[in-house]
Amino acid sequence: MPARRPTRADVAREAGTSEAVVSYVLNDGPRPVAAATRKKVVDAVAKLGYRPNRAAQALANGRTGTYGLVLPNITNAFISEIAHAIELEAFGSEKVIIVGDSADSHERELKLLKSLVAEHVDGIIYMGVTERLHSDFLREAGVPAVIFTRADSDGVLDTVRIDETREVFALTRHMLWHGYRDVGMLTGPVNMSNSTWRADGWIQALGEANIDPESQVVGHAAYSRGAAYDWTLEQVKRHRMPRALVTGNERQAVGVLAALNDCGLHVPDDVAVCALNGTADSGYTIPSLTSIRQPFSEMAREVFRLLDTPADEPRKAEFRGDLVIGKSCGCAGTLGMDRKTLASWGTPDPANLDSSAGVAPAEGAGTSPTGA
Amino acid sequence: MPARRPTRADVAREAGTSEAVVSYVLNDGPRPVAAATRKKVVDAVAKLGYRPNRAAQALANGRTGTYGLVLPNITNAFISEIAHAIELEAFGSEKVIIVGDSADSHERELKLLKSLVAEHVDGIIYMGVTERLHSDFLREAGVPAVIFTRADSDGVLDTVRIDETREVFALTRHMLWHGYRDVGMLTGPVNMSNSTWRADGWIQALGEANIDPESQVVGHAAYSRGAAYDWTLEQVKRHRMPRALVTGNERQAVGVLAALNDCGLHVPDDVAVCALNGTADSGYTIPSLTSIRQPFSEMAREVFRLLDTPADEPRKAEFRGDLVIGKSCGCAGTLGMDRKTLASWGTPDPANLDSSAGVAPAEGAGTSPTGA
DNA sequence: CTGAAAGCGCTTACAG
DNA sequence: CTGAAAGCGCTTACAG
Repeated sequence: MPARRPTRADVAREAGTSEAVVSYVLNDGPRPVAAATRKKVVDAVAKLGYRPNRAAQALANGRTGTYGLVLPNITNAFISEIAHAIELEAFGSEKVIIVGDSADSHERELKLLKSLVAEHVDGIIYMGVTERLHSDFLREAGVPAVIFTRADSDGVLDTVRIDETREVFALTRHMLWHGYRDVGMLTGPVNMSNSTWRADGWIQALGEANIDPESQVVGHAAYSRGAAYDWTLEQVKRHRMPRALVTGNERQAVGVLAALNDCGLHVPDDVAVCALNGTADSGYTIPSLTSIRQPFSEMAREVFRLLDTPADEPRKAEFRGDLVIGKSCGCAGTLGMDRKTLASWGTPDPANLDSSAGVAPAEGAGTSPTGA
Repeated sequence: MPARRPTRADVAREAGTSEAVVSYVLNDGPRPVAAATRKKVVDAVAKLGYRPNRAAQALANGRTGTYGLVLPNITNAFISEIAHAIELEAFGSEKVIIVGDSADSHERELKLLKSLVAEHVDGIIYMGVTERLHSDFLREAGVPAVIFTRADSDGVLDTVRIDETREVFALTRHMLWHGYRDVGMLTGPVNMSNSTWRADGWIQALGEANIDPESQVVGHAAYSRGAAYDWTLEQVKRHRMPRALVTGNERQAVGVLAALNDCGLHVPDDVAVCALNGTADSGYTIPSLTSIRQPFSEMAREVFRLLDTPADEPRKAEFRGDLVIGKSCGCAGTLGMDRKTLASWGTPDPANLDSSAGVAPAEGAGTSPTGA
């Protein structure tokens, strides 16, 4: 029996009260309700299996309880982990997430944004395909929006992110701690500012170790496996592959590992590798990948806090990444984490989603294994 | 100026017509509108940047234009590729997707389903955490729903999937074509029916080649990297690793590759590997992975066709997988695809999302490279 | 503490 | 071809 779904009127009839009282009970206000009346309503709701029509609620009170999540491409592991964290956080507070996958298209992204505005979402979580964000559009639309894991070049929207320079600095420091003196960097395309920010961290760490960055290899390539693969092949062919390499993201690292393997080079013995923005996949690369991970669960919590408490001035929430040790950097034995630990690192247990903060492993800060 | 968003009344005023006419123009019906009037409305809409409030539309006509997508865990590459395909297909027809990530929890899954029903979605695309689906709940709720890439044990809902037995048969046949006579299978947990269905394909292929399945290795493990890793370690330790191995999914294959590497074994020279349900990630494993891929784009199209044309009897749409050749099976040179081709295989170009069908590479069906 | 009533922004018969 | 009006299922002042 595909019976019509019960409405508030049905509940009122069943409970023998008015429709207003049903709302007062369900919303816990704005008027008080006698305990006895409340019980009648609660029972009627249970009996009929009533759930308020969200479209009607949205129309009546202006809030939809729905949020938009716009991402460049959900098939990227880094990005699907973001979607996962946002989903988990939203679920806890009865929020609904509409996901928009831009499929790496800047104009598609704008269409998605427009559609979300028409949908009257309560907020938008936005990770752009490129650095050119549609901030003005969002600003004018008047929707609360926060930029996730990226900077807002226009400086008009809230951002939740890490300090990429600082994190690459920590990552490079770890490579130097291993004793490598020939540490190169593969960062993003020359025309992107975050390529520069990431390279800056590497430069600072080299500087601290009295190594001239000018004497080291710096590469620029798209943040993709394919581009990093090509770049690596080229470096090997020209005998320009450094002893250790810091990459701009996990996808680049995966491309580097594949290329080195195809060239018959061994990681970490011939070339040590590490990356910014690792994911659970880092646990099962060959060898497992040392990387900086972002604390997505906590960041997701902050996102909704910002979205639900609009402010006049754009706010910038900054988080610290965590260095998660695999074998690709040269760490081994007890220092490097085993594959399963690495893969599940930071993953909240769905059983208790409230206390989901992962424990950061200590950064091996003792003496260097290779001297120096 | 966070100006109030324009409503239909604003458009009517601006165009100098009634509100009804505005709707007639926007919806292309149900009443005809004179060309001149139409133009005035269209201009007013453009000038004000008007977009209908979807909550109001949903309340008035009963349809939300919103669909729910419930998935076990979006961080799994196979699953994020599904989400991607569904997103692309929905975008083309102005549909909005609410994503629910069950985070591998069966009860969380039910809560998500309930929330989608309250949301009055026009349809639900459902991939369960386990084989026990909440089909009865969906049936009673009266929401159109289709089970994606899985069977419906209760047989009451539409399904869109591949024939797993048939696909593993093709995959195993490819391994036999290579000349391997010692071909094992790692499938899912013993208590899952799809573990059996997958193993059946392997059994049939061996039978066709006059090899007794009883004489070969069959393993059961969770469809995860970690479980497959452990299983492989155990097999190697007990000197029970077969010359060639067919795995139940890509995650298992990744775990197998990692374990073999950690044991100092080489793929494909020591052990050849292939998997059902590969993804773009197969292009960058070490070595690249030979796998069967599912035609998600076409399957997504069928999903919406079913959702939008409800029927009394449950329908079963079945698709063919595609064998995509990497190096892990032993194919090399021109037979094995290069990493980038493998990774981008079947990926629709966002520029022309309408004609997005990938071209299936021919299955190398000639004579075997190793004789036999 | 309870209820009759206006209003949210649309769709769509129905009358002109 | 055009428009006044009822109704979708809620929220929330306002009056009792």
